[in-house]
Amino acid sequence: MQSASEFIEQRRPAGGRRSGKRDFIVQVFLRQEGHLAADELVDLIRAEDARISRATIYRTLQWMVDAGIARKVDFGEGRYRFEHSYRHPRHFHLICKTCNQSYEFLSFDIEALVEEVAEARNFAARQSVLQIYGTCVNCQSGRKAERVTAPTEALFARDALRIAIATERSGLEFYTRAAALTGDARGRRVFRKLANEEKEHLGKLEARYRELLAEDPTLEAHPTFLFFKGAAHGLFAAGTAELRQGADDEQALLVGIKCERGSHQFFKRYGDRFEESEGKRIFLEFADEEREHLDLLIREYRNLVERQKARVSRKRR
Amino acid sequence: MQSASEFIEQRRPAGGRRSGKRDFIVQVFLRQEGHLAADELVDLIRAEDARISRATIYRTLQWMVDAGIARKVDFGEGRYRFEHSYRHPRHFHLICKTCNQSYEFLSFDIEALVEEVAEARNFAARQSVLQIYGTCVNCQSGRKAERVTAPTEALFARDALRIAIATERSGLEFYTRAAALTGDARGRRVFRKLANEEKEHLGKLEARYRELLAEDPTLEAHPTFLFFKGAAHGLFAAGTAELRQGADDEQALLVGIKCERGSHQFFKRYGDRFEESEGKRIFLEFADEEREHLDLLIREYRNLVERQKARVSRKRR
DNA sequence: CTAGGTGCAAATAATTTGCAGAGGC
DNA sequence: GCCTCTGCAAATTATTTGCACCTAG
Repeated sequence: MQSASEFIEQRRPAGGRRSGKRDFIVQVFLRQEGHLAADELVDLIRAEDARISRATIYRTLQWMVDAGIARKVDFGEGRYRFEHSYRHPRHFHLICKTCNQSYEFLSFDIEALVEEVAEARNFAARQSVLQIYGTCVNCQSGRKAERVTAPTEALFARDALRIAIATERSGLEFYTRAAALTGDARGRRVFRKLANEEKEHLGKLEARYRELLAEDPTLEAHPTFLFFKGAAHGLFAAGTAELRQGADDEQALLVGIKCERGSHQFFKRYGDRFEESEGKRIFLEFADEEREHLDLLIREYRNLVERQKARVSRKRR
Repeated sequence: MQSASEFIEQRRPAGGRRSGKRDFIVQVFLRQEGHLAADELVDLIRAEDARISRATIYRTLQWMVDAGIARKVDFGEGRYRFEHSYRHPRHFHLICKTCNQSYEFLSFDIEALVEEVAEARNFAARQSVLQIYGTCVNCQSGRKAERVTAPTEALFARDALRIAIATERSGLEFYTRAAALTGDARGRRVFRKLANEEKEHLGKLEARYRELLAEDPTLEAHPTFLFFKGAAHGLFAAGTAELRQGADDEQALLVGIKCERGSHQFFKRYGDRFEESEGKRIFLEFADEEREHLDLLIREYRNLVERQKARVSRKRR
C-alpha cells in the first residue's frame, strides 16, 4: 500500500525545491477529510502554531493542484474548496444548501453517458463536474447533522467488491447454463472450467468483503457510493437471457466473449482512472481475471471455427 | 406563443414597483444569447447609452434570478455568468478551457440517473449542474471559432420532434405486428386503429419537422442538443421484440400498456419541466396523444378480462 | 406619503502580485 | 551563487452595502 509521503514524492514536480513550510502545509492538508476552503486551511495551520503567510498557503494549494495532489472544487459559494486525491477517487457531489455539507458519489453510468455526449460533440473532455444541489436527509427531517463519516476509500472498496461479486455471480450462472446446453464435449469442458473458476473467485471476493467489514462493521450500513447498473442487470444477465432462447455452441461462445469483453473493459477503464486505492486494486485485479477468461474464450472460438472448416473441407473431398 | 414581455410580466414579484431602468436592463439582457458575466452586461448597457450604475445591474440580475427570469451559472472562472430562461430550457454545459466558449446540451438519460442517485441517497434535489471541461472541436484543430449559432429553442424543438418521430415509428411497427398476431377480432381492430393513428400522427410530425427546417435550413446540421436513448432503442422497440417471441392477445395488450405508459411519462415529465417553448409544446402534445392510447388500451384490456371471466363462469354453469 | 428603486462611494471577500529577503542544492 | 520559496503589504477582481436621494403607486 502506498503511503501518503510516497504519494507526494511521486508527484513532486521536477526542478522544484524542497521547503519545510510547504511540506508542513501539505501534511496538514492531507490529514483533513472533506473539502477545505483556503481560509480554513490558513486557520488550521495557524492553530498548529506555524506562522505561515496566507499567500504561501494559496501558493501551496495551487502547487498541489498542479501536482495532482489536490483538486479544486467549486460549490458555488463564491470561493473554491480543495480536496486531496490521496486514496480518494474522483467523484461527484450532492450539496446540501441548508447545512452546506457535501456528500460524495460516483456513477459509472453517468460517466459513460457523459463520455458519449462529449464524443458525439467532438469535444475532448478532460474533467467533468456534476453537482446536485438540494436538501440532505438530516436537514429535511430537521434532525441535527450527526454525520457518520466513513473514508471514501473504504466505501469505494466496499462497492467495488459488491460489483465484482455481483458480476461473478451472474458470470457463474451464465457459464453453468452454457455448459448445460453445449453439445460439443470440448466446449462443455471449457464452460465447466470457467464456471469453476468463477465459483472459486467468488469465494475469494466474498472473503475479502467479510474482511473489509470486519475492519469497520459500520461500513455495511453506509449509502451506496459507487452506482453502476451493470452490477444489477448487467452483461452476464443479458447473456444468460440470450442463451435461454436457444443457442448453439458457437453462439454461446460469442455471447460469452461479448460479456467478458464488456466486463473487462468496465473494470479496466474504471480501475485505471483512479488514484491508488483498495478499490482501484480490486477493479484492476478483476479486469485481469476477465481478460484471461476472454482470451480463453477467444482461443476456444478460433478452435471451434477451425474444426468446422476442417469438417466442411473433409466433406467436400 | 408567449412573448418576452408576457414572460416577464408573469414573473414580476408582487409588491414590487415598476422602474424604467430595471425594465431597460431586463430588456437588454433578454436580447442576448449565451452566458453574460455581470460586467459584460454593464458594458452592453453603457454601449446602449444609458448611464446606469453597476450596483443597479447587479441588483437587477439578482432580481431576475429570484423571479426565475435568469439563471446564475458558474463556469469556474471565479465569477458568475447569467443566462435567461425565456424560451431556453434548463441544460448542461460543455466548456472549452481554450476559447472559453460554452456549448449547451441536455440528456434525459443523465437526468434520470441523477434523480435515481438523489433518491437512493434520500436527497431532495432541487437543481443539478453538470459541466464538462475540455477542448472544443475548433480549438482542437486550431481553427478559428467560426461558431454558427442556432437558438437553443430551435434545436430543442428539432430534437423533440426527432424523438417524437422515432417513437411514433417504433409505435407503428409495434401495433402493426400486434395486429398481425392477435387472434381475437376485436383486439385486432383496436391494434389496427392504433397503428393507423400512429401513421397519421407520424405524418403530422414529419410535416412539422419539414416546416421547422424550412424556417432555418442550417438546423439539420447542428449537433444533437437533446440526448435520449429511448429514441433509438426505446420502449416500443423492446415491446416489439417481446411480441416476436410469441405472445397471446392479453400479453400484447399488456406490453402495449407498458410502452404507452413509459412513453407518456417521459414526454409528460420532460415537457412539464421546461419553460414555455416550441419543444415543450411538442412534448406535451405528444404526451397527451400517448395518454389517449394508454387509456384506450386499458379499457380494451379490462374488456378482455371481463369477457374471459364471463366465458369461465358460463362454462362452470 | 411611503416603500421601493437608484447612484455613488466605500466595504468586503477571495485571491493574486511585486518585491525584498531567506534558504535549499 | 543561483534560483526558488516566503512574507508582507498592496493590488486586483467580483460583488455587496450604507446611505442619501429619487420616484411610482
